[in-house]
Amino acid sequence: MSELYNHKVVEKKWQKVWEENKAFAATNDFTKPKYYALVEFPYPSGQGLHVGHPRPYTALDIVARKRRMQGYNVLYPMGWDAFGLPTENYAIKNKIHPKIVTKNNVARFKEQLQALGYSFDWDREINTTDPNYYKWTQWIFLKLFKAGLAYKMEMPINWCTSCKVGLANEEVVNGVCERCGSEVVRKVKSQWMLKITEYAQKLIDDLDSVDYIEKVKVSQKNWIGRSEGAEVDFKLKDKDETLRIYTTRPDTLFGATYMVVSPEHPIIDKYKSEISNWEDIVAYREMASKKSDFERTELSKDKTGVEIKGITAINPVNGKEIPVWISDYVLMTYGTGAIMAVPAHDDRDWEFAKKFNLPLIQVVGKEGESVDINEAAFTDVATGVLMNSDFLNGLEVKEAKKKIIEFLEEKKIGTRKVNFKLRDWVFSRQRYWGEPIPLVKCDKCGFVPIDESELPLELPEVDSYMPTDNGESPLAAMESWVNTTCPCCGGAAKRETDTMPQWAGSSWYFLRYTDPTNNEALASKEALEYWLPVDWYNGGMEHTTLHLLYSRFWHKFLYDNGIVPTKEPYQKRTSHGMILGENGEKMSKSRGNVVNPDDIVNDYGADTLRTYEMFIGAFDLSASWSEDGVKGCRRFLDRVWKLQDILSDGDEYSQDMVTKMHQTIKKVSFDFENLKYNTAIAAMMSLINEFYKKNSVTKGEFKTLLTLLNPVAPHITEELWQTVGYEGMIYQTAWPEYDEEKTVESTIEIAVQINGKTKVTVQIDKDAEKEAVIDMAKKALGDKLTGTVVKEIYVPGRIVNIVVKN
RNA sequence: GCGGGUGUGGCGGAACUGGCAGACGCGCUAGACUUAGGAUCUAGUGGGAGACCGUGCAGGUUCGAUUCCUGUCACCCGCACCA
Repeated sequence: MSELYNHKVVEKKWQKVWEENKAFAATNDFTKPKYYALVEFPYPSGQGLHVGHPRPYTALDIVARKRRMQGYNVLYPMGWDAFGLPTENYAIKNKIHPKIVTKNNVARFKEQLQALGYSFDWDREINTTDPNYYKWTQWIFLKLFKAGLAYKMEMPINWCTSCKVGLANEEVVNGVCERCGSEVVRKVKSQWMLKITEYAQKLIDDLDSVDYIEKVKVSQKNWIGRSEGAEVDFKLKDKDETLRIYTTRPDTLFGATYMVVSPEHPIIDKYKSEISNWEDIVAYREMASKKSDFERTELSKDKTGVEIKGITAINPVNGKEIPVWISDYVLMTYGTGAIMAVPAHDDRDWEFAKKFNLPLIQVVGKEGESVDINEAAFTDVATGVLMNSDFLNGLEVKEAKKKIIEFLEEKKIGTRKVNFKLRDWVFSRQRYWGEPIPLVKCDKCGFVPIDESELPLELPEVDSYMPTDNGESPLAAMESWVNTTCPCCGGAAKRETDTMPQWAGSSWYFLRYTDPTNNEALASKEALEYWLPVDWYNGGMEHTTLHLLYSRFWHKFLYDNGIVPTKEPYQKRTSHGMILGENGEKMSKSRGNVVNPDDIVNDYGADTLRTYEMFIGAFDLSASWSEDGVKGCRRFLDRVWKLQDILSDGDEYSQDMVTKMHQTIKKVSFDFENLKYNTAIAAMMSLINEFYKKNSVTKGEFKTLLTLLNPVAPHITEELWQTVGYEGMIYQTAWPEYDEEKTVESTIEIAVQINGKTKVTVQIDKDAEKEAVIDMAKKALGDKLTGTVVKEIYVPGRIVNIVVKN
């Protein structure tokens, strides 16, 4: 009898061997075929690893290990996205330097990850807070700055009242701070911005060239929010001024009955003296500006607004005079901050018009049907046909759009225009624990980049990391650091004291892994040429419109500047589902349903945890934790372990197992590539059930099983490999091959149906002819077959269906 | 409101380009071995006594539908006055 499976001994033993042998280090042999597998590097929080982390890590570890067995030079790296608010807040509270906090958290995370037996190449470990790393983050920023893609601007930002920091739109969730849940208000601040909008079109177009799961592509496209329409100039009555609007429905121009400008629109101040109800306007603007974005959207779907008395616009196509209103349903940040309102064909305008009793003019109808625009706006572009619109009458919407734009362009009163919802990226934070922005402000020269040779511009030691109430970064209080000389004119100047957001370091980290210690460049040309693009990148859906989009933007910028060789950073992107608590709710301390991975590793072993997390369900869907499920996976590994007791000689597969073996290899190989880890494991479970049914497994069969299972459960398989005495180490073994022909049994069982309902089954030869099969089927049916046979269907290898009529 | 997703036994979940629904695991039942078993092993396990009925619901296409089509309901996740 074999000894009992002791996961603690086995796992420690092999982790040590792998580490000593640098078993999973990617080589610099650039002639070998490469494979770059990537998982999102974690933020090393004080809580340590969560059971959610191992799910994607194990999935790609399986892929990485399999690829190595298939002969690839594999890069599967890990690092730390370590700048960020929780660390800083913890540092403030406990009066420990964030550097120390980070160091401790990283040590803990690393230990936990190593205990799980991942085949990460730890020689390439990176840390975004390491000056040797953020030197290059700053370097990229300077490139962006020099290219005119970084600019500073006074703008209303999302201000978290608790973190005392500006947030990107992406970081505001339901009107509250994504991190701390506190209220977010609008505050005007001068902020560094990155012109991601410059890349909006490319970010959409190039999605066609990559293999991302569909929902990621769709969300990115929606987030970027491209729309096609026209800008049209409306002349203001008795003034030498036009008001420009943006519309996606220029075909409805004849139906415009009023206009609306956003409360911040400059036209209002410009004609202040001519506005007779100025006080009402001011009051309205004040009310609107006090609302946070949250209130402006969620809480006040009810339209509000005030007519601007004293300004009248003229519809350029029919000369009609129409009033101009001010309302916060029009946003200054999109389009031109002004719209033409066509209440008959736009839901929002309709609602507004109803509330303020503004006229409706129907200009689109339906062929042969009447449409009541007093009931609701008619917005169907697919079936709409123009009416009451002069030269557009009778045209379908699509045609009418084309024609009106031609008309507007010819008359020089409008033009075709594409707009995006995407806004520029608010890039500065008034915080300590981030990369310093390497710029100097000189009264004479403006913002001047520091010389590249000065990089990295390191974070200075400060007395307090506390954010300040006036919104300045803690760095601003460091006079000795702030005061410097201008790199341009040599005069007295001050450093920029804002730091970069957490997304900076993660926007290019995958490049650094290819050459993590390079001091001359962010990575060598050769390394980038060889390793890029990342072949498979897995990460959370929550990063689709943040990290994933930001890093694609940076990468495209670097590509345009000849620094990286590929247009896109990631060839393939997949996403994992969340792991929920036993009760089906999100794991959280307050719900008391948190599972600590350390406990699972301790009680059942890393291999069990890995197997379980892969077996838990479809990889891309969320799944609830189940301790019983964990036990089941442990039982499976125990049964694999005990196969050594029924091991028989023979390097071949035994006669009756050939088909099953080949089927299993095929299934596992396929499933590992297609995120179907759960069914791959099920197939292996089913295989060992066969062994136990026969009470025997040959050495050849066992060897194949161990190899297939190795990527999932690397420790136990390595141990068994050694115990049985197979050659070398299992991780260096070749991935098993299968023979397609041998995956099919010579005799197969097929179902026999009458009118589509299964009655009996028969055994047939896999190559049997239709007539023979039908004959057998009829015989097997016996007296169950009554009535007249109308049709006989045989789907080879599948089914016989006899259609009868009674 | 818009976009995406999911509905299958007691539970987690399987099912190739339409072809024996419920693989695999959990749980449960019975038995074996045991001083004992919350260990292990063996057998059984969608419902119904049955012909039959069963994949959210209602239709449709088909010899045949979890799979395709039309409509509808529920839940989950994004986005949200983007003109």
